Amino acid sequence: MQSSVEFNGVSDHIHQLLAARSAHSLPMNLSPPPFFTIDAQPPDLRIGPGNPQLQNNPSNELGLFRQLHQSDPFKDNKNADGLEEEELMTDNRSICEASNRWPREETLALLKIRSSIEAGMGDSNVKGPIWEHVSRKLAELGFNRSAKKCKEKFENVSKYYKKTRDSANTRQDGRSYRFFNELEALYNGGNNQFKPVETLSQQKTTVQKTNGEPNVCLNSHSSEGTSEEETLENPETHANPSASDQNRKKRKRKRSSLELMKGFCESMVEQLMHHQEELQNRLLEAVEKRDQERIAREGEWKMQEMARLNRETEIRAQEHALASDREAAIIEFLKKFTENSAENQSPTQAPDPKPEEAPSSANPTNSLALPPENHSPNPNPITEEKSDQSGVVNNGGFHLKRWPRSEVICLIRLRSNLDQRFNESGSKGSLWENISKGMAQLGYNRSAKRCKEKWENINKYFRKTKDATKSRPPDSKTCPYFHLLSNLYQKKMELSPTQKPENSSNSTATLEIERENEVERESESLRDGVQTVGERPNVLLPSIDAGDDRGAMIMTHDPETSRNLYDETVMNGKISMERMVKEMIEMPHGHGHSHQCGVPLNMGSLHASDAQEQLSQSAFMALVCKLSSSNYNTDE
DNA sequence: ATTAACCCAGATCCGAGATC
DNA sequence: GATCTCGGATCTGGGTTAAT
Repeated sequence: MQSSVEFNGVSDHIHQLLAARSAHSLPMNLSPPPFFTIDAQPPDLRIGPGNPQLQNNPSNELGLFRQLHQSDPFKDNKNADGLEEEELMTDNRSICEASNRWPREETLALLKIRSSIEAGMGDSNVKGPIWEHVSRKLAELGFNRSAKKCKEKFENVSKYYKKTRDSANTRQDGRSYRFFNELEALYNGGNNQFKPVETLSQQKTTVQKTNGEPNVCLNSHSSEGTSEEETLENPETHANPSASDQNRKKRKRKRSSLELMKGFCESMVEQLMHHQEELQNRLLEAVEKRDQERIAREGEWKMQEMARLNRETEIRAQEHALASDREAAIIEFLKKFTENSAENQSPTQAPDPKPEEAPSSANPTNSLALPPENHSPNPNPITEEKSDQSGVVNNGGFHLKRWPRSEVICLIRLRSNLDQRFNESGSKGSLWENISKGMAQLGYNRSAKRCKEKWENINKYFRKTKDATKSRPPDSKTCPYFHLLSNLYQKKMELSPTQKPENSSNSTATLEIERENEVERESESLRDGVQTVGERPNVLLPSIDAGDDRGAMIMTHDPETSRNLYDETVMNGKISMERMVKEMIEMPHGHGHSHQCGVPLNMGSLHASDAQEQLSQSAFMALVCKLSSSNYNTDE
């Protein structure tokens, strides 16, 4: 009792410190002072596989707490605990990153961050930015995980939590799952707020276990003091008057030793307090310093972003001007060209312009006058997406949610070409990255994830419509990619080992015929696509070379796709404008190229002398098709 | 046992175009 | 202009598989 009075002020102070730790208000670093050399093992504060305490003691959240309150734990631990811990943690992090596995503290940090924004998530339909936020928060804690990974991890952990929770008949009751408490707090918490895993008392216990030498010491001394007092006040000590002197001396010695002990403990507590205050001050300084650094970094980053955006704007403007010049030149040339052709024409040979073609033949400039965005100098066909109001800025350019038809077809072809590799075991991420790159080369800026999602969605819809509309009309628009996907699945069926016995009976000729039919079906599919657009019945509809990967650049008179062709061929520099015009003039008259290149039927006999009325937009685009195709052949 | 990655189905929201 | 329909995007939950 007396000791508690004597040490009352001190213990209160210590308890305040401990309470502060328990409440996570400050990351107190209670590394034991050197004079506390009690039998109890000092806690191993290392974080990582080398720390059995951390691994085996589920309540040891010290590492997490430190990380949660330090924007750069790996940096600060250097100050707090020295280089060794920093190296260990860095090693651990690198190991975890290399193996993609989430260490415990990282998972806990994820759960905490996720739960801290749980309240805000309920109002939001779009969860993507939230996971971006979580990813950023984790990055602030030193964990580099993408938003997708965070989301996936959270889903997996939640899944496993629910599984273990609901499985009552398992050997374990689910509570042994190491994130059970956190997830239970997350799911059952009244205010959706992540509760600290431990109760206050548990935390105190934990802290005492972890840094508990002061308390152990005090308690030890306290009990010791109490026993001393009990001894002093023990009436039995007065029972023997003969030993009174001895007892008096003993009491005196004990009192003096008690005084010494008291002074010793007070000095120890003073040292402890001083040490803690020093550590706390250092920590506060470090936090302030880090905040300032962070603000400075953010400012710098903002400046860099602004500069980058400005640069991109300038580059775009330059490209725009350049392409405008180019277009003006070619339009001028075509004007001259058509004027010359008209002069060479006999008036009796001039066909009556069809009403619908009159505008284009009368004014070839107009015929080429695609909408401004179609003539955008941006070599990236994404420019066509600018027309979409829902576009969002992506990588400095406009990117929209909706996939243009041509883009989807490119995706299908790219994906189909890699189908065999997709059938192999192993990660498909790199394949989607390749597809994304391939799309990028074709001018479509889509991430691997987007490609994958799109692929999944079109397949989903394909299957849905396939099953739902067995008697599907040939011109149905319900699944615009029906034929392409149908062919792909048919190929799969043919290549499938289970199907091979059936197919093995097929002769080579039969297979060839099927292959031809396949190509024909693909042509039909494209034709369907064009016909649904519904223009120009006089145009030979395009075919695609099924064996050519670059057939992703579909040759069609679908205005949208034609624009892509235009952008692909001219703007991407696949052919020069000069060459295109040259080829246009020297274009053969026969039909040989017509089918291959999608030249209009009535352009099959195109000649400089009678090209005027035929020089419509479709003809122009067909020429681009032809030129791009021949350019490919040249490249090959 | 645990986890990351993959896959799928269903629900929902939103935008665009068609229809009234 | 209001309403309806359709297609696309997104989210969510659950299952599976292979690796650890």
